[in-house]
Amino acid sequence: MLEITVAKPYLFKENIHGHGWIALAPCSWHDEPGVFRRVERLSTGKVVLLDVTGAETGDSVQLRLEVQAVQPITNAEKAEILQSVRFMLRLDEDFSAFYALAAAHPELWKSVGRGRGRLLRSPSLFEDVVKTICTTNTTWAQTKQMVSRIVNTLGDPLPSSPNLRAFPTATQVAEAGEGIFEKEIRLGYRNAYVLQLARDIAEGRRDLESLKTAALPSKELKKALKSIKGVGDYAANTLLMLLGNYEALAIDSATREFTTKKYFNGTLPTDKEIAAIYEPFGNWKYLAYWFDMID
DNA sequence: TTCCAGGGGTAGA
DNA sequence: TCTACCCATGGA
Repeated sequence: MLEITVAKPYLFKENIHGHGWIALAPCSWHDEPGVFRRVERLSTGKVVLLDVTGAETGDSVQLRLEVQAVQPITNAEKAEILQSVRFMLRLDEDFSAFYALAAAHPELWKSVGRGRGRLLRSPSLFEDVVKTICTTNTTWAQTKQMVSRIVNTLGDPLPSSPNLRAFPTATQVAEAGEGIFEKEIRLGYRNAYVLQLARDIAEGRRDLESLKTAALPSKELKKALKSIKGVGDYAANTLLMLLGNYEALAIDSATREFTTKKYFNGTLPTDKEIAAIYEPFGNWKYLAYWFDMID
């Protein structure tokens, strides 16, 4: 059992469900008592089942991490798990400025200031790029199916329960090849994008994970993300959000539908007109829009 | 059948 | 920078 103390304001369940990522394998949520579950492949190759629960205390929330593994977990593996959980749940991001903004705009956001905004992400950027590509030009139902097939076809199984699998590494994806993608995984034309990214990483032509800690201006970061085939403006801005940069909106069909109804009296606006709505929110535009839509 | 979904690549202007 | 056109897949 590992523990993490999180200072309030922090809403565990609401943050886990902040956007759709919780519905994508190998993550899941289980009510009663409220468990964030994930199958994780550690860098040592060991596959573990991770159950995270959150308990209210006085002025903090206590996260409890239960790790199920066949073999004992080493101290280094415990440290890796703690680091991954902190990253997935964004426990080291400072939201105080966003909460101050929310307090000044109660007409837009009702519950943000109580500790929302820490949208779930994956431990690796590779996983989040693949998942983001699987959200483009398709329905959410198909996105879930595509990601599920990637995990169940290529991911390492949990030894104690082989039907549960981890997200595959770039090397595992690269070694799969076109045939498996066309016959089993079926991402359509996205097959080639995911395979090329995986091969570029596996063969050392692209260091994707370094972008998580690169001190790049957001313009440069976006350029680096858009150099991935299959990542355009929408996907790049989604990935910037996942990296903790909320300066830009990821405008998609859902954004257009929502803003058309709320701000443009039923007439479809241009992307520039949509961006102008959230321009006043500076570095928090993405979250400003997101919680305008869902809060 | 046809359209299109939490778009993006490419060619041509 | 902007615009057609094309793209695999599967549900409506």
